[in-house]
Amino acid sequence: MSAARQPGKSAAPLVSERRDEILALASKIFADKGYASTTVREIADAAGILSGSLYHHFASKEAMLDEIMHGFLDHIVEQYRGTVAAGGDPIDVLRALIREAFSSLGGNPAALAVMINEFNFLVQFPRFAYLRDGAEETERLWTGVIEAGMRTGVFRSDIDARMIYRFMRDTIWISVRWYRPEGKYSPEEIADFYVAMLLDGLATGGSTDQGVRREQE
Amino acid sequence: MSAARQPGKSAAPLVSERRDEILALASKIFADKGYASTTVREIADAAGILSGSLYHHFASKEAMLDEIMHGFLDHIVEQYRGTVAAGGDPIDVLRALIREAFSSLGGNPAALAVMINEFNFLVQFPRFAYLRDGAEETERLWTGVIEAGMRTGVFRSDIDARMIYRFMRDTIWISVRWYRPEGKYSPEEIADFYVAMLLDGLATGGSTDQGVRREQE
DNA sequence: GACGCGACCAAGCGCGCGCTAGGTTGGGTC
DNA sequence: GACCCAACCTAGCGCGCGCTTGGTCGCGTC
Repeated sequence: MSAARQPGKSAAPLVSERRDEILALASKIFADKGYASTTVREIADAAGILSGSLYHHFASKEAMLDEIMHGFLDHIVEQYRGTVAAGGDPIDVLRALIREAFSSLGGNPAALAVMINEFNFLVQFPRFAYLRDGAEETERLWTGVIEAGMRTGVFRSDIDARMIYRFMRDTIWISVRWYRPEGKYSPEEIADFYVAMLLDGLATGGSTDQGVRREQE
Repeated sequence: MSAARQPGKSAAPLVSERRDEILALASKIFADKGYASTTVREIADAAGILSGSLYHHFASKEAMLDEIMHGFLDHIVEQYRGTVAAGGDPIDVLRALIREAFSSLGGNPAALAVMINEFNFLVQFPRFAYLRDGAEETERLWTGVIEAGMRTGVFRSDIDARMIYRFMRDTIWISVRWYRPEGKYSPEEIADFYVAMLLDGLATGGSTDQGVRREQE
């Protein structure tokens, strides 16, 4: 029961091209069918091996998911940190954050899809508690930029900053459900459309009421 | 093998209070854990009966899901149809559609959650092909309103109407993942915040560039 | 040419799943 | 009091799941 001394003794070698290949295949299947509906036999089939052979590379099906989530989250949070730390006009910082978020579409859409599809379910398990930490740090970073813009007056301040963040986050990330690489627009173009709509709104004239109406229906 | 003549012979009576009760319980569990991760034993436990007894009310686990989805979709599409048919200023029609969509949060959040969580996976199966029909009709209705507004000039027309629709649809529906009935804002208030942000934008001044910038980064 | 090792195969175990078939109960009806 | 029927129980079947164990193969090293 004591831990083995040999570094390579475990059934899960930590680096390997083949390993990355299998993980990419698993991401795609998890994204398409959902984690629970995916069988290890399907993953093995896609990789051209038998299901048991997967366990040479990974300790469990859950470990594959864990690695996908960790990889995605660590990378994107790191990006957000850098962008916010660089500072600048809140409008420009927010624009940069939005572009980074959308660029996940081009980079690793399968991992992004798995993240948004499975987040709510997984976050309740101790093993995946780090998902909550990452989500909270992201929320702090983005909300901080929005609030900074409210203070300097470039953003309207009659709407809750956290709600604005949620609207943005959801709109951006869930676009992975309809985005197609072969489609009409690139992630960068979609990001610019979104920024344009977010900042200046859909309406053209001053015909709509500024400020939120709070009366009951 | 010939069809039984008696109307109540089938294992699935079509109306029953108990049936509705069980279906509501199933919706909640499906929403929390995902359809695939939910077992019939869990549903039965929640209802205080044994798993086999579920099959007195429903033909299968899939049939429960089917009924939840159909009930939700039929109702909401019917609403959209009526609102669009009533006509009016595109801004007002769009506002009404958005409020109706958000009001699903208060009405049947579990069914809404199941819908957005399972849609992409289920739509590929013949049994759930009607989901695509409902989604397409909804898209036609909403997009039609947006395009009408573009023609009359109340909406900006430099962004693809279908993309605007997608941004809106996903943002509204996925709010079920963070909306809490006991929270700070009601679905109606959230809807008004969203409409305000959507129509007039987040920026206060004329400092941002109107129109979409298309240069590469 | 013996050895180590990463990659995979062969075979199958045990568990929990969706679902089934027949039986029991208790309130309602005539 | 005989009958009906919705609601639920009892008991368990068969399948496919994640995962395990021991073995095979081929390449690189000395």
